[in-house]
Amino acid sequence: MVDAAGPRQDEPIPDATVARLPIYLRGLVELSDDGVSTVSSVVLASLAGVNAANVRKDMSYLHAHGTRGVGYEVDHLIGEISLALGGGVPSPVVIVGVGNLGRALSRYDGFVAGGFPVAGLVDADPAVVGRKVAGNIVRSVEDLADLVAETGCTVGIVATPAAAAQLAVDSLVASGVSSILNFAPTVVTVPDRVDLRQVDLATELQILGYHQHHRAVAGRAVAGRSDRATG
Amino acid sequence: MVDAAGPRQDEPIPDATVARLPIYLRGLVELSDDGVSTVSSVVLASLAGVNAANVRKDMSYLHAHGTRGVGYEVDHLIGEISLALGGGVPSPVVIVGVGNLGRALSRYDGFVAGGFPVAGLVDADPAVVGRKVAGNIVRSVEDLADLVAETGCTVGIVATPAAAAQLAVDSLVASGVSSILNFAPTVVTVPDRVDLRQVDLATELQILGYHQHHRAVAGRAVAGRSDRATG
DNA sequence: GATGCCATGTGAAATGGTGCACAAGCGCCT
DNA sequence: AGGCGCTTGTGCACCATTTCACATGGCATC
Repeated sequence: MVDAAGPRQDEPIPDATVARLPIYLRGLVELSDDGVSTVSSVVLASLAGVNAANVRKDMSYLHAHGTRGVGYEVDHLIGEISLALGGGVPSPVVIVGVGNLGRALSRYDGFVAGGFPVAGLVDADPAVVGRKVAGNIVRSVEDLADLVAETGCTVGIVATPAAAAQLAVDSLVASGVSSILNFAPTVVTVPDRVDLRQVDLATELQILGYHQHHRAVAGRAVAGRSDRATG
Repeated sequence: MVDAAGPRQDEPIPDATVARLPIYLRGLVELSDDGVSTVSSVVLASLAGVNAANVRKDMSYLHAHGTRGVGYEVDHLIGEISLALGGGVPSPVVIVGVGNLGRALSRYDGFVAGGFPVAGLVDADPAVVGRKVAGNIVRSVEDLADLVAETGCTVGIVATPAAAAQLAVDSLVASGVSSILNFAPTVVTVPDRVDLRQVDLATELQILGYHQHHRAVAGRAVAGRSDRATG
């Protein structure tokens, strides 16, 4: 039970907090670029679009203490959050599926800025293999394991059609990737040791569609009813 | 406790349920294509990757009742869910920002399949305006209000750089769009009457990065500890 | 027609997250 | 040195969601 060995990095941080950390980080980097050295929870909250108490509680999970009456030190917070989000070490990613979405993702500069440089592209279509996209030669999906081994990728992005997604995921898992971001509009399964996140573009629109429809129906019934804006 | 006035469409459906409806719908359509006519909550749950009791409770919110001992009628569920998700009426969308991501989104066939055809593209860059992308002529962002009025768009997709996102959002709101999907990596604000959802690609990777880092640290401390796979 | 099986529908507990409200603490100003 | 104002850190209550457990009820078989 004794924790005399300094701050404990292995305490669990709530998922909801983790999801907000990148947002905080973006705001903090912007502040730092503007030469701001300290920030209050109220300001950071408005930058991130959340409640100030929420910010303070989130920071307490990180053991990132501020100074009462003053606020938090911007650079210190940047360090703490970066550390929590992967230790500040860049994790190269491999993209499976070089279609419309895969090409766009391979050119997306937000990835490299966030510490996730694209280390390789693979596709199952022989017509695409060998072509150069965003500075990377597309390799065959059969070379996936080699590519992962060569580049030390630990993160895989699936941008294949839905029908090929589970196969792509299985290949990534077999290649030793431990985190997968799936853009294919289908439910895929992974072993427990692999972390999976789903980004479903059409689904997002359908959720918006529900609210729109519901607002119209409710508006016809009771006028002036408003809904939460943030999703 | 029977309401004799028919099913009430204006009862609130929990956000968490709404977010699952498109997933259910996909699975159900697939079942229907395979000629399956009834489905149990257990099967639908495995298709959607959720708990069976969760499925049943979700369906009860929709007033989509099944038959005890048998299950739910697939086609009936498809109808109910489609109805809840916007009444089955297609909502054309306008995409602001025709960069890497905007082009990929404009060609993404999942949108039209989900009932969200791309009705127009706009960009602030004069070099892009006038070019034809995915069958649509890119128009100036100054024409946004006209375009929205002409096409009856109610949904806007923001795929601009972060710096231009708030401006794009404001333009969309001023044009009368009531739902916005923002892909720009920045926090934007909208009036209460507008529904906003945020899709942040780099953030998703950073969240994966946290779990990866955390798993590594925890693995060094206690071996064999496993984490939830789904995010 | 009765009986057994099976799946729904739901009350209730457990879980996870949010936000209020306030005590504690730090720095500045007098 | 003392007081004041500002901000952090957090206990607590509330809310949303998930999950279990089980009563309810339909269908098929005998």
